[in-house]
Amino acid sequence: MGATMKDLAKETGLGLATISSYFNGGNVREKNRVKIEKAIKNLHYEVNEVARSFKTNTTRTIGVVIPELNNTFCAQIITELEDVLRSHGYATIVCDCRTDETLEKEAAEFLQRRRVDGIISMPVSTNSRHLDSFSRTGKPIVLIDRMIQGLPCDCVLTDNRRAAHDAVRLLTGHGHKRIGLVGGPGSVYTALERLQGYLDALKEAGIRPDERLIYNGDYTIRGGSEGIRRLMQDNPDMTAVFVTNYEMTMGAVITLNEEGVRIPEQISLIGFDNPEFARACNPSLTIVTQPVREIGQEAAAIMLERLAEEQQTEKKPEERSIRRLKTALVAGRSVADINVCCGRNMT
Amino acid sequence: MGATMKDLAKETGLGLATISSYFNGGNVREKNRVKIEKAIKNLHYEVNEVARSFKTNTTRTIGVVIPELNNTFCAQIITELEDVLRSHGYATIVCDCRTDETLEKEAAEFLQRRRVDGIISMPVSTNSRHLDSFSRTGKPIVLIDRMIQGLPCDCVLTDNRRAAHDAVRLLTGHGHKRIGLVGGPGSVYTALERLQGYLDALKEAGIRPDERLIYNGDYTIRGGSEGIRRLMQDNPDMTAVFVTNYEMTMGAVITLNEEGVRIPEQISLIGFDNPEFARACNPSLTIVTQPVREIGQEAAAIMLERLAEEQQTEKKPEERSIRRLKTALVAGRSVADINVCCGRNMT
DNA sequence: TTCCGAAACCGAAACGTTTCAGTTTTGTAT
DNA sequence: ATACAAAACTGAAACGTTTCGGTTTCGGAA
Repeated sequence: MGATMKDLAKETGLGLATISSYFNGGNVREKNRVKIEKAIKNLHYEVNEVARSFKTNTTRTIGVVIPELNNTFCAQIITELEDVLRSHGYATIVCDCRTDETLEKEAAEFLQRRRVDGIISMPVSTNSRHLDSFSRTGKPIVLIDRMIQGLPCDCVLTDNRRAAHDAVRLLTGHGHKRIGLVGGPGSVYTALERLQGYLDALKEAGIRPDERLIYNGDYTIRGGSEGIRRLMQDNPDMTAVFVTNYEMTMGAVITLNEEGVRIPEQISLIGFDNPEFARACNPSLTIVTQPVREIGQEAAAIMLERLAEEQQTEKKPEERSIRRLKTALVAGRSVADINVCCGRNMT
Repeated sequence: MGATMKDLAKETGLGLATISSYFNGGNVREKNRVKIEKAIKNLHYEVNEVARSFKTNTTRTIGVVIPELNNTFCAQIITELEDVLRSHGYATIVCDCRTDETLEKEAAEFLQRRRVDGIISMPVSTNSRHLDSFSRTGKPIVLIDRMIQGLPCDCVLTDNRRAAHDAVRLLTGHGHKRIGLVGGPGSVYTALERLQGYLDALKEAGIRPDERLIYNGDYTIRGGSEGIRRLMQDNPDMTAVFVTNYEMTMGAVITLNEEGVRIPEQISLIGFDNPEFARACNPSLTIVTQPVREIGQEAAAIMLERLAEEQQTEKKPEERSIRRLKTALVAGRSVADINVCCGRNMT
């Protein structure tokens, strides 16, 4: 069916190399250029990118491995990534590994077999096993959101520790002492950072941390629901809570709603990530927001830069870069002063 | 660098064809099988999928074109698609066309050049221009959520008309007469269907439709905000409103919140799509939900089936199938009886 | 007109698989 | 032991592009 460059050559009477040169920005005499273009039209020729990839050993394809496409944070980042990459001619193969380390490793191998030119990964776990093999190919890897010890590659992170610190400081500043944390899985880099920021703020306020006030969730809606329920049950004296991602924030709000707990009169709450959701809540939520767009754009930009470097002869690979982006604390109406807070009467 | 099958052949003393046969499930004697496997280990051999694609003229890759990855409805569907497809060895290239017809066409061409084996599209507009060229290749196309007149291919849809009808009937059933509609763009298939369902319900209740009660939004948060604001301004007597996708529902809730309009005392509301969001709202929302997971799984299944068909010699291609999935109406607390509704005092 | 360097052109080889048509080996029945 | 069909194996050709040297053509200077 489809015409090939050979057909173009025959049709135009030109050599194969000339046709190729035409498609790769080489110099072609004007009259030949029009001849070629006419032939393309006639034969409905279309470049075969597969053959090209095969020959050049580059696929102009980037693999992206993420824990959950359903997670808006991830989805938004991918939106940006894909946008930037495609506008530079790169395709994006997305692999959702469902927060599963085994699937994550399989995804990386899958991408490697398909010879992607680079991998952008939001890693599920703290070790680098799933990327070791790919990293040996020398092709670039960019990590987003979470760092991995011992894997020397570029990272785009947000300053989670400071973000959590700022958030919890707002609570202590309002006089809260019994502050709950709905945190993430202990195995996740960002979760540890956010926990650390929480502890920083408590320390700063001279409050001794209490294990019973810390719940390790799983970054899902259900996890958030369960987390806040447990915290309230175990701590009748808790007056504020900090929830550390969007899905769990939503879960917490659902539970509070359904249990009829009033925000912020009975409990102050600071959430995470989704400013529109925060505004849609009643009362609106005070939240930490991350610069999602920038994360995606930055990661894509770094990836493209690395790929360009490789092209250049003997350009020494730059030092690995670690970009750490700033978060913001967006004020809503979900935080009240301690002496406005009238507490709860739970079972 | 990377070893090839030729290297394996040399290392094992076997023929190239035997190695190939090994990788393609052909019969190989046990002792040779172990020899090959040892060689794979030694040489760190890895199948070159690009070369394979080149030779076989199939990429085991599916292109997915959607209007907005940021739209949770889309993101959820893609999650399912990708899951099913990858578990069958297919890669998924996602193209977010930002609800732009030009970008949509470019995306389709991009995918065609890359020789994807099929395209799954949630089309932005009602004509088939962007898919005509691909469809000429004879490779399968599956449309999701929106149909296109004159493009004979499989579709997976939801019964939007009935869904809207049911929702609005709930409102008329509660005695509402002045019911607003925050609808989608006039160019979008689902939007028209939902509008039709709205009109059906009004007719059924003997209510004459009023242009001023119909707002054509753009399926974004901002559009929903603007829509409800306009409707309230233009219709002081409006007592209920039906919002026809998740993003606009969120936008509407934000505006109602920020304007201090109470749901359902001042206005009854029925939203769309995201049951978790509906529960997180205060009061919880009554909404129409679509079977997102099924849509994705169904679309992927149909695609895989078509691809399998092609393999088989002379298997007559089945009739195009149009699957229409059922929606559900999930009750919340955002709809009140007309005589509970005390109306608004707007400027 | 002649000459020259530069620009444009050219064919052939190569990339790593699959597949074809043919050859050898195997196991079994005689 | 022999014959035979089936199973297992084989090398070579082919897929559509890029790239390497080498050849032709061009346009301007002398």
